[in-house]
Amino acid sequence: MVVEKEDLGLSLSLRRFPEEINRPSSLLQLNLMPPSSSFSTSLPFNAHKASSNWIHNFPPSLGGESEASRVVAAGAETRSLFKGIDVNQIPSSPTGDCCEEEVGGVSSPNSTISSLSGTKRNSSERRDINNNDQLVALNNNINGDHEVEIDDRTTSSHGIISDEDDGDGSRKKLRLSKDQSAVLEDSFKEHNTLNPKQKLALAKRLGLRPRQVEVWFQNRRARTKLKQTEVDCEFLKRCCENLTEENRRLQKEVQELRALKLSPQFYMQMTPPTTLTMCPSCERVGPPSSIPSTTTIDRVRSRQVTATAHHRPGAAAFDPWASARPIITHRMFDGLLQPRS
DNA sequence: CCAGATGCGGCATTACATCA
DNA sequence: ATGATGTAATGCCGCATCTG
Repeated sequence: MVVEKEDLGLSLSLRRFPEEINRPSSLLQLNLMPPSSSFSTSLPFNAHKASSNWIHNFPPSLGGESEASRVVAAGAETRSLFKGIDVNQIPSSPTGDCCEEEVGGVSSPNSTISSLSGTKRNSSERRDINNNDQLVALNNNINGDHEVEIDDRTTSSHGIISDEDDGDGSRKKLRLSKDQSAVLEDSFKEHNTLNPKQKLALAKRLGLRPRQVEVWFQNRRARTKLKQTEVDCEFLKRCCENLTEENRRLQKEVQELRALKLSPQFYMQMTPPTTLTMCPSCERVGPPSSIPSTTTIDRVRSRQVTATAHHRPGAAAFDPWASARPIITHRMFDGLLQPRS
């Protein structure tokens, strides 16, 4: 697998904790988001529509012209694998027929058409039919001239459908070659869903069944989402830790205050505020915020300030989410804020 | 307008290949 | 040999769209 885990296309920026928060370099950034702005693993979207806007641009340029290709870290390395692959050239079938014309005439080795009783088929069976697995036969026959370099050590197990894979009903797992994975990965970076034409073209290019391409994209989306979920969980975990810490601190403070309350000197030591300020919003009165807060008692005074300071811009009220909130959370809603094109 | 068919993606799960 | 891991593949479901 040429694609590393870190190359899943997700992005994350996690702020570190309060002691580091003021340092500009304290942003912990993980690149876990796909470059496509229309993509959000946290938000379901109509992939039919989402994929339709690149139909005219498909196949994605593998020569480095596309914007998305430039931004991916592994792009250069990946693209180098595609030398000699003419994405616009459809491999010619031995029969010279177009794939669409093949659809009706050739049966898929894995197709269950012949076993159907005429009642409603399950989705997989429908896909086998609808996704033109009949093209498989075509692709099976073009192994000799497909353009992706195949590791000859395991050619039959690298996604190229060979005759021995057919018909026995066994669930042979085909390992995609590095080049095939790279091409799929690059396509995924362009868009994470495929329309039928794109799927067919990609399948034909790679010598795979359309169903295999479809499954690869499905699994790839699942991996991306899983990665995003892990990121979200990490974020929530940090929030929980912050809240726990704040709760512990407040509990301790309450204990201190209760202990002081028992002492009559507590009230004697409290100096009345010289000036009172009133919040224009809630009209609460509080002491001036310039009082230095070092002791617990001082914090008692200043807490009133904090309680009213939330109405003033720049108020430093406690925000348990702030120190753990990754920038990713903003991007998670990009799909809601940006109209889909 | 409506019911059924179709096509697709999401999701959970299985099964297999690979590796330490 | 074996368990862990990664991932291709399967089955089912929901939703949107098409069609008669």
